[in-house]
Amino acid sequence: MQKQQLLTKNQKIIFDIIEKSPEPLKAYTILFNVQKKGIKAPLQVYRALDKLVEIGKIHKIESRNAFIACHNSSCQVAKATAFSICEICEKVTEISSAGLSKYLANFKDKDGMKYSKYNLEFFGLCKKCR
Amino acid sequence: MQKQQLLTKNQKIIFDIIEKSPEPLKAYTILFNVQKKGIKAPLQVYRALDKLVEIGKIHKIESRNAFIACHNSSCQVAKATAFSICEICEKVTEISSAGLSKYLANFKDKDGMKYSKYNLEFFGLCKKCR
DNA sequence: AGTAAATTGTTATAATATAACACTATGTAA
DNA sequence: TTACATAGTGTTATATTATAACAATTTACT
Ligand SMILES: [Zn+2]
Ligand SMILES: [Zn+2]
Ligand SMILES: [Zn+2]
Ligand SMILES: [Zn+2]
Repeated sequence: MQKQQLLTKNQKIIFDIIEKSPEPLKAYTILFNVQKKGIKAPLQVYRALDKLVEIGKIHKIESRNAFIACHNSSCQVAKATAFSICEICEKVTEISSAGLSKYLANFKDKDGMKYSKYNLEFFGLCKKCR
Repeated sequence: MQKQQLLTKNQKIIFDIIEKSPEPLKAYTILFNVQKKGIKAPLQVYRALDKLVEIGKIHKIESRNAFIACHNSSCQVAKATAFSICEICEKVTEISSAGLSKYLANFKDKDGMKYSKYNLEFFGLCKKCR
């Protein structure tokens, strides 16, 4: 499984902080929190983020410019992602639904074209916020 | 139909340029192109964009930070959007599929929660780029 | 050891987006 | 008509997000 590939020092530092966070983290929040570990510049963060996204260990929540660790072993290396986002408390949850992924993976547009890669973000209110 | 609501001067200027564009436009590209019409500051553009998104005349392509006019009369005021994006030529097309919207509008997560609002972006290669 | 590929460190800068405040236009209702 | 509320505008400054460019270092593989 590709996700167990070794991470470099910076990648590990960045990944750890994202994985421990209960909420999506923004790049500069991460930067602020890892400066004591010797990571000083935005680029060091962004490069690690890019790589972590590429190998599917984290995902970018596009509508929030924030990053969340993948907790879904069936994620096909960041190629097919779905999230629910609470518009009040900003809680983000990765959706892992076989039905949904199957439906989207098989979806064909008007020209009969299929897309293997997608990102879906649902918005609403979480249980607590209703 | 909400979409026919009157636009203000700035909103009209911004909308016109987006509607005429064959490709999604970025905020500062828009700014550059409307400076001859008296719009001088980013905020004037962003405020118009916000409003136009809110009333569903345009959509934001989150993964590209760009804006496209809505050509889909069934769009429920920007609440449920789907796009296909070519990763080579960056062509973006709004998907209007009754089946897809129905599936997503009725989708329930593990907690039985339904979401009335979503944004879906498919990635792949368009016909020309394959 | 030799070499290519990936990663790092660093400085500077580009691109995207919002805060704050004073002012103006528009619609609605007394 | 005047008063009021709401939405939109113009402006300056600033915040936030992300990348360019280049030299140095590490890593994996022959
Ligand atoms: Zn995942
Ligand atoms: Zn919530
Ligand atoms: Zn639309
Ligand atoms: Zn293409």
